[in-house]
Amino acid sequence: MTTKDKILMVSLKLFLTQGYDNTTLSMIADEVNIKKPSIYYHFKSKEDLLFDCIYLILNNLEEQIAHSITNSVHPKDRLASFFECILDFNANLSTILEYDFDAPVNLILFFQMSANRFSELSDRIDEYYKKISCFLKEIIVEGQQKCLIKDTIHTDLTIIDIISRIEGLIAISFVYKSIDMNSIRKQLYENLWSSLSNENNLSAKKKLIDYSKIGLGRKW
Amino acid sequence: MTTKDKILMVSLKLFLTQGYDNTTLSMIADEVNIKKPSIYYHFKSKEDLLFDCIYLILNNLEEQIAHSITNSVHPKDRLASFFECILDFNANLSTILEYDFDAPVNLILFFQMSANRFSELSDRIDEYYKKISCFLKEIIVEGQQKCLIKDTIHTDLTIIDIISRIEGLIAISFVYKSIDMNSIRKQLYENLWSSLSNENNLSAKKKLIDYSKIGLGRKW
DNA sequence: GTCTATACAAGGATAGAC
DNA sequence: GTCTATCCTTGTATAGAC
Repeated sequence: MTTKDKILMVSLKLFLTQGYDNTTLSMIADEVNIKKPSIYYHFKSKEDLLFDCIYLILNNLEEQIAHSITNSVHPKDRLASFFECILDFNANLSTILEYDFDAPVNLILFFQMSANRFSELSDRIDEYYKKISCFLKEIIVEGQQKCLIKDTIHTDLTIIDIISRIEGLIAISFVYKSIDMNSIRKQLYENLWSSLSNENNLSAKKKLIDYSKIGLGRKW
Repeated sequence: MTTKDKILMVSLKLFLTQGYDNTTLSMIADEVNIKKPSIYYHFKSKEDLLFDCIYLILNNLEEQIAHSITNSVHPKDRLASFFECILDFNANLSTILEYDFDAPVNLILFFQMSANRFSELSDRIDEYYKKISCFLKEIIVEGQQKCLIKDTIHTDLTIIDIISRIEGLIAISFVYKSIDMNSIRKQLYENLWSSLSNENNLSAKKKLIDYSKIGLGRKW
């Protein structure tokens, strides 16, 4: 890994865990094991560094989502892949960065803060949302053509509903460390799917869920 | 309004719209029309100011939620009040603060950033989530007793589902300025209710929704 | 490409007059 | 209770040697 890449990875980690303003170039330099001014050889400013971080992460995320949904065929599986992919990406960011750390990460917080501060980033983030909205639209339309998804749903509204559920989950899991996200997300996805699906609710009821396996934190 | 209150309100507004780190005491002083050192007569530090802002907003929010759900009787209405109350509180914060401004606000972002930075605030925010979880639990249990809500749902999981949907919506509406939240939230609430409700889906289908009235942003 | 040294600005905070 | 003046620290950024 080149120095430039190291700087980028460390910055991303710090921006994500401590926030942009609260991260200083000294902290970055220390963790990369270089001196502060060396950063300026690779990046022209701290802002520049943030921009590159956002581009890096969004490009990767978009790519992974696109890849994950083409791996599945059945609309239900494709939607599940979409759902899982974003949650996984967020949960596994520390290992993705090749800089394992155990601090909780919240992509949404990072995107929102960046979009709110820099209009250039706001545009890029908007683009991301447009892109994932298209993915969802495709899946929904295909599901409707195959009579798996209700015709009565309003597509655009459903898209917002799906995205907001995913983002809400990420936000919540960031605050509630005691929630074992892995054990509940499958069920939450099933709930989502059954609200879209044409399947008879009776058959859904037959699949009895073993709630004893759902290891919610004691807080609840 | 006393000077102390003014400082608190202006700070809250700036923290919410620009972020804590990006807000300086000079900015606050300017907007209150006092000099920077005067702030220190009322608050011992910038951190102190943030803490008071969080307490103020959470106390208010909790009070409003508690009030709104006791105003309704039917579990469906109570849940609707809960849903509406949090969204309204977020949307109307600018007027609540008696300092009208048009910048978008995202309470969740503010809470998460604060909780991530200061453990004392993290505790208070946790308390808030526990409290609203209790409210929801009451409503759900009551709904089940009256046979309005399915017995098959998993209460704790449903609570997370509901909270994350609301928080996700706030997050999304912060990024997508072109979404007309007011026109879609009713429908999103109906979706939520029908996923919990014992009502026959057929009767739900009969209520045809006039989608032409749902003024989604052109972005979608 | 990385370093030392340093400039420059701005932020939080205090002292003490009025 | 509010002000002026000022301190101190830290942050971003640059100049220029190696």
